[in-house]
Amino acid sequence: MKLLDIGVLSERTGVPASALRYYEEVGLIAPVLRRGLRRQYGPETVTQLSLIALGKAAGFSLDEIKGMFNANGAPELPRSELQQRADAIDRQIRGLTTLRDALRHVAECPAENHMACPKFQQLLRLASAYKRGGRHRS
Amino acid sequence: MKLLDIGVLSERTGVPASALRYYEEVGLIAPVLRRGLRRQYGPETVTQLSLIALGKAAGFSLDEIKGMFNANGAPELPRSELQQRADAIDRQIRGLTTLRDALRHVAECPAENHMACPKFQQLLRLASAYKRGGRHRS
DNA sequence: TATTGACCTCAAGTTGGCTTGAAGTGGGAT
DNA sequence: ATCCCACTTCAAGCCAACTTGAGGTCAATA
Repeated sequence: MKLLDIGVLSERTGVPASALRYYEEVGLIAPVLRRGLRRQYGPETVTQLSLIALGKAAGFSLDEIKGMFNANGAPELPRSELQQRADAIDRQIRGLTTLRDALRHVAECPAENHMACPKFQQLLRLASAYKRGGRHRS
Repeated sequence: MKLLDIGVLSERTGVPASALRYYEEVGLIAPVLRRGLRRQYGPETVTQLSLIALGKAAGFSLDEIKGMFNANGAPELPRSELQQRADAIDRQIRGLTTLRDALRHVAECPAENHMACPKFQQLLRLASAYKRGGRHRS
């Protein structure tokens, strides 16, 4: 039975031990047991942390991530809610695609004033159309 | 010449006036002039704010966004740097795609233990493969 | 001319997500 | 048996990105 000390888990995932303790405090992960005072983690925690990293990169708060997959990888939310979050991510992907294209454009277009460039204008219309894939605090 | 009062700009973009002043403080936007003490914004600020919203949704800090398009829509960074940021966004899009699929999976899969489900395992391998599209504080 | 109300500044407060520091604990190699 | 050192707790501190509040300005309407 291969259990991981917090230091090993930290090194293996790149997440600082202090952050791991914090994640536990907010209910995102949990050690399978304690040896003395020391937390012993199961190997599945490594994959949980990948998911958490992904959720963070997507701009979700730790609380929201908790709703998607809790300490067992099972969601705390109803299916419909999860589908809505998936849809929100889809919208965000479209927004990011526009942003990426806009960025590549300003990197390549020789025009000195991008605001005047027709291609950029086109991208801006898409940007405005995007309007809030809006996950945020509240 | 159609200038916008901060209240109008705020209402039109959904960004609170306090946030607009803050954006100015950090150098993201600027009024074209002041009438008395009051800021008067040009209409292009509306599109700038769309771009800013997009960048925020992508997880960029205000400082990073400033590097992409400054108050004139022109970048403060060299092309190569912008291309790298575009590439980072591409990686993030792939990560988000995986997250979305994982989410849809847990919403649909009847298995009680997702960690055991082969399809989920497959998604997790992708999640681990993603490993840091890593934009973050310094 | 007086009042209104949207604007202004500046300082302080808030929230999320951690990090840092001080002081203590305990498993395992010597 | 002792020492080390990675671990522990708990409180406080920190940063970004704003928000809130107190007190002030001023253009336009009544």
